[in-house]
Amino acid sequence: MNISKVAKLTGVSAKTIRYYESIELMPEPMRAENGYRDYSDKDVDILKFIQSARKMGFALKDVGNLLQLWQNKNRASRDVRELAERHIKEVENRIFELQNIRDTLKNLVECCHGDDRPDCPILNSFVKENNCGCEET
Amino acid sequence: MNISKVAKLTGVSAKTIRYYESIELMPEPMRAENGYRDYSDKDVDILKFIQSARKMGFALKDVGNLLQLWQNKNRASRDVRELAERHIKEVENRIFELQNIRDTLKNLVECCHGDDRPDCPILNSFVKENNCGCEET
DNA sequence: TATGGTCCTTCCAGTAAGGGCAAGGTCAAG
DNA sequence: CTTGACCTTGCCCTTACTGGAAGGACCATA
Repeated sequence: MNISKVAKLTGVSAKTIRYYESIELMPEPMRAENGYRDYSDKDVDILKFIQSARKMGFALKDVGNLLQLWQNKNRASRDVRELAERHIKEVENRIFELQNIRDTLKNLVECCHGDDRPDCPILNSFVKENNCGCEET
Repeated sequence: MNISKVAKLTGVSAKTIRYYESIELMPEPMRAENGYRDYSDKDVDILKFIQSARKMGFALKDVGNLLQLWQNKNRASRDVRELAERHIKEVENRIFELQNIRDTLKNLVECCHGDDRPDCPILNSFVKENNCGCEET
């Protein structure tokens, strides 16, 4: 199977597949006589695994660890779970930060006339200590 | 005012201040006789503005636009508001994605024994079509 | 057989937003 | 006079890729 077929099967671009190989996340595939990469079904499974883990927001470093665990039949599910739990915490922290940003910006946008006039509580908020310039004007 | 003082005043590291200057986000400050950067109060205000906008999650490119608007006394608050609204949408999309990830992972973690045994629905989910391996085992 | 178009290969460079480190100049204190 | 704490520039490292150039390979058609 050549690289573009694998790309279609997995949804990972050829460029990215080569990149994963270069950082040794993927094993090196066989080579056809013409030098083209020649992938097996197992390679495709590995790539699908990587892609799934990426979609769950795991960093490539974590994906590498998950891949190790996946291929180690003596793994402890505890290790996988701990990795996932750490990741969940990071995701939740990020959600929290983004929600704060969203709430603050929504307040500011509501206060902003949004017309031809220059006065703008959004810009004001970047200068002053308080977060929302609503009470003035 | 030398760079480390400005760094303390604004919470932006000296390194980052120089970086902002290099990408022309900040104007070049005066130089003292010894070649050291010498910042004015206005420079500090600009940096504080940048820092505030960064804390709201705006990309440096957007921060540049906001800075232009801030310094243009003939600006229309509409332009600022539109920029902010676009950003809010991006933030909300990101929140949504992260919530999906969190929910999926939480389900998987709940299903995982998390002990010495290798069987793990989290890993399974990365291989199979369904998102949660809960129903099996 | 020439030609064109589409694949494949490698390597180089760039992105965002800085961090780290090195080599060298400066300054103030003891 | 020396030590430590600043400052300067410059270059590489990070994450997770993407784009492009230059050069082979393969296939169909005129």
